[in-house]
Amino acid sequence: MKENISGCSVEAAMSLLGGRWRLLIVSYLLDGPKRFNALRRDIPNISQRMLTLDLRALEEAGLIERTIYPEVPVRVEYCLTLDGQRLQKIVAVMKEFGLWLKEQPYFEKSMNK
Amino acid sequence: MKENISGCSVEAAMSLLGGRWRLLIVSYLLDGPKRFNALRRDIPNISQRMLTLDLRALEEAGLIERTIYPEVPVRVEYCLTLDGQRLQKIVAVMKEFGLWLKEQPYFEKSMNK
DNA sequence: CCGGATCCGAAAAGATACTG
DNA sequence: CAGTATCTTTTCGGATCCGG
Repeated sequence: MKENISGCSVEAAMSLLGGRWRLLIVSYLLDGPKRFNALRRDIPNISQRMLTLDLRALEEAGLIERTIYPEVPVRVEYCLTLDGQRLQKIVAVMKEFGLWLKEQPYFEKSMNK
Repeated sequence: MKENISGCSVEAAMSLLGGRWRLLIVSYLLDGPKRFNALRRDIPNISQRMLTLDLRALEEAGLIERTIYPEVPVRVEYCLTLDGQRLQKIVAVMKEFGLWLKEQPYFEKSMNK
């Protein structure tokens, strides 16, 4: 038991989506189903390990679906579930804020460290 | 240089806000200025250390402002800047999602571990 | 090759005792 | 009161290995 998260819904949401990569993964899946390595290319800085872990967490939460096509070589596709598409709005406002943020002098500085 | 964050604005936003507590802190500051220990009470699970660190990061990003009143005992107040109030929309959609999330069977399970 | 799993050192988060 | 210093614990990234 991770204590009383129930107190605040923002905390509940951030516990699931708060990582550095999770919303980013979702944002790329909004375009449609993607394979594991396609996501890796979309997110060059993520490690294989974290991509696996975050995909699993999102899957466990019912936000994305994992489909294995037993071809050779194997193909694994990830896509948003209907529930996962609820995140569209979050991604949209986050993107909007990010665009603004990248214009700020703070951002320039934060890149150099 | 943390590499090419410039590629995606969602990534930029999540680098700043993606932590578990930061948006939560912001959400409480939307109500108005608050003191350090008031925020601690609002967010019972956060450690002193992380509250300090996250407040500093948000301050450095220009989203919140720290004001010291040299009384005895000293009083330190945090409030959102105008820029910080841009986060209102993000908090709102995150809260909405969190409310939904807390209704899901997944959430119940995720609490027990 | 693709999609991982595993192991390890590094970094971040957490607990908490202490201080101006 | 509002932190800092210090120590412990957890998480993360990178390299490597593996089954199909």
